Amino acid sequence: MKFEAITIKDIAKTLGLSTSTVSRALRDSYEISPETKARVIEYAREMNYRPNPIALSLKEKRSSSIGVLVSEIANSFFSQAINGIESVAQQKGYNVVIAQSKEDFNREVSALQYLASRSVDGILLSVSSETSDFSTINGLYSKGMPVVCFDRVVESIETHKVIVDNFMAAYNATNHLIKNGYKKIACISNAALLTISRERVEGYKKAMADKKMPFDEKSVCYCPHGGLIYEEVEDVMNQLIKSKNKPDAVIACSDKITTNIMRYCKQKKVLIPDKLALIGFSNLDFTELLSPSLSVVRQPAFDMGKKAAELIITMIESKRPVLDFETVILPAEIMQRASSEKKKIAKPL
Amino acid sequence: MKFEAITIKDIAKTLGLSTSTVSRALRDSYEISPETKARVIEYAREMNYRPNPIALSLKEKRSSSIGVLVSEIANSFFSQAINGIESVAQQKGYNVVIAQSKEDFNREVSALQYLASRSVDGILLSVSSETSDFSTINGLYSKGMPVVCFDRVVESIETHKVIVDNFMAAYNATNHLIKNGYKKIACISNAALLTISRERVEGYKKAMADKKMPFDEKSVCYCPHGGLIYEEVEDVMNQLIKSKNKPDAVIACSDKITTNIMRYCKQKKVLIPDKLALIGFSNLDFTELLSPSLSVVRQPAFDMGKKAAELIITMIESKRPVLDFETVILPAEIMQRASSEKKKIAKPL
DNA sequence: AATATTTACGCAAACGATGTCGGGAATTAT
DNA sequence: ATAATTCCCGACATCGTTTGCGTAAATATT
Repeated sequence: MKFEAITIKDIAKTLGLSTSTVSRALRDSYEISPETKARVIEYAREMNYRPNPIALSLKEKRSSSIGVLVSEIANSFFSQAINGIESVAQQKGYNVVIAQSKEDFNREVSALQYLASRSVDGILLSVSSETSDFSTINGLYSKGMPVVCFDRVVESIETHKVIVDNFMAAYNATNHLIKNGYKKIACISNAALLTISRERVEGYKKAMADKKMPFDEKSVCYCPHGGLIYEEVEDVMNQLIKSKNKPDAVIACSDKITTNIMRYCKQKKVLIPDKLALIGFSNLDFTELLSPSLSVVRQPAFDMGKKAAELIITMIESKRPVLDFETVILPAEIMQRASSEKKKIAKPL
Repeated sequence: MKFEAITIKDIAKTLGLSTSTVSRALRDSYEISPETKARVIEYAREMNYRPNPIALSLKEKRSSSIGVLVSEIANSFFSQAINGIESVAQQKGYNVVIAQSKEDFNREVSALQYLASRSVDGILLSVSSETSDFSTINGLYSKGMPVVCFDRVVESIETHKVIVDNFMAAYNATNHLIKNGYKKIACISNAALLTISRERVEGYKKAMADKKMPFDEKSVCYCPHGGLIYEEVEDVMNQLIKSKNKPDAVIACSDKITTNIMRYCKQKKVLIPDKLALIGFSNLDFTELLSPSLSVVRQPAFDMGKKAAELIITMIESKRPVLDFETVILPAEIMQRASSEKKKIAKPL
């Protein structure tokens, strides 16, 4: 089964003109007489002619499409970011091709090669939590493929980056827990390799240090798959709960980790916030509807996507090599809800 | 800024061969001597040569990509379905291009034209809630563009369709409410135009009729934007709550309607399930974490995506026009939780 | 030795659209 | 009446790849 669109050749044949004349008529060239133009345009409209973008891509060496590589689209942060990207892309006449790594290094590499070979004009990248070898993206970038990193950036490549102030976000979230009376605060983070993990953990540590809170190296845990797998969150939680330094609050550093902690607590009947307070990074739309309503660090995903898309398009359309790079740092928002409310002091019996 | 990949021409030039020889060597043609083959293959590997898919598309008149048009990717049902689609597509060597209509007719039309002109080899379509004029998709289809509908189907085109047994799902969900002691059950549905709406409403009506429940035409309400806009849900709920035939339970027929009803009830302090029981279509991952835990009708989104992708690929690869169409009907799953638990009989004071 | 066959490669066309060049016809200038 | 200038339009090359056809040289057959 095949779909054959009408071409400029077909028009030329039926109208008894040459392809060049038709092409010029459609592009409203001054070299074509008004009558011929009218004839061509009318017929093209009638036949619903649309230029074949594949032929154009081949000729122009550009596809007017940008590739987006994220870990998973079924993740509210990324789907919101993609919405932002699309809103800009559409307006500027670009197509968006989406690829997922599912936090898998090999899938990421093949997705990157796929996008490059698919001739996207630029790539918006948020690396997988498994990636420590950046040679593929570096290779592409050094050969001239425009790349903009967002959220999870690649430090080894010098380009535009769009991130959230992860340090401050984690610092403030931790502070919020401290202010609400929690003493033994654990931090469950995404894979240690990720920049966002490092920044968030540092924010957490700084807040703890500033407030002179006792700090145990063991209260910082990492989930190599960013909580995508329930079991890794379960393991970490089991370990924390059973440790002698059992925490009374947790800050979770990714969407999936946050919800999986809630799932865990519900399953193991760990009461939130009474037995364990929780604040987590999340871009879910209805965290206030959860039980208990969830305190979150919310990233401006849509705006991040928009900004990243704008930057990649500037890069693509720049005549000369871009040398001056921008790192856009947006603030995250902390929304305080029941899951981290003021600690109730246990009344002496 | 431009990314220039190595071509067969470059290889031919450096190796002192013709492009045809290089092409044939890479495709392991018998016409090329083993030594030449080895030289070419080695050099191509070294230079990380990849055939330009755009040139191939132009020649082969196919792009090895399929277009997916849904209302919104930031909707768990669709993002799960897309995951299913991608899993099949990747395995069969197809690329997936995603487009969103945002429940807007004009955006849908331009997205369809975009996909067609982008030379996708086939389209997976779930129509927007606004669409009543199907001429664009009909036109494309009649010109030979393979189309498979999923979830929200277009009745006027005869092709493969993948749906859920909406009638039974709604019938069972309504029955579940009746069994749990609810008497005045309202049904809040997506746009009346959609097939899924009609089927679901019919299932609801049939269940009510079978159990001889009093039925009021006014207890069926529609949200033209599928609940994407909070206000439309708010309006409908206000109307229901204020009517003299105030319902004691609601069945919600889309993801967004369901969560927006919860949001409404939380805001207006309408206790679920005591004042109003709720069961809704939803593919959220953590409905059990909501407050109260939410009873849902869950569609097998991933499997629907998989099946739809398989069907479109069969259609694309079929040598002769496909005439025998399949309508795959999958069962939905009802998950009973607190939001629709057995009605408490008010104790007389 | 003369002819037939095989081997190994190059040439050129094609996919759809655009842009450069060039040229014939009509009009205007000399 | 001739030269110059417009005006309109067609031929051709190009983008990267594949493929049918042609062919020189090498080998095989008689």
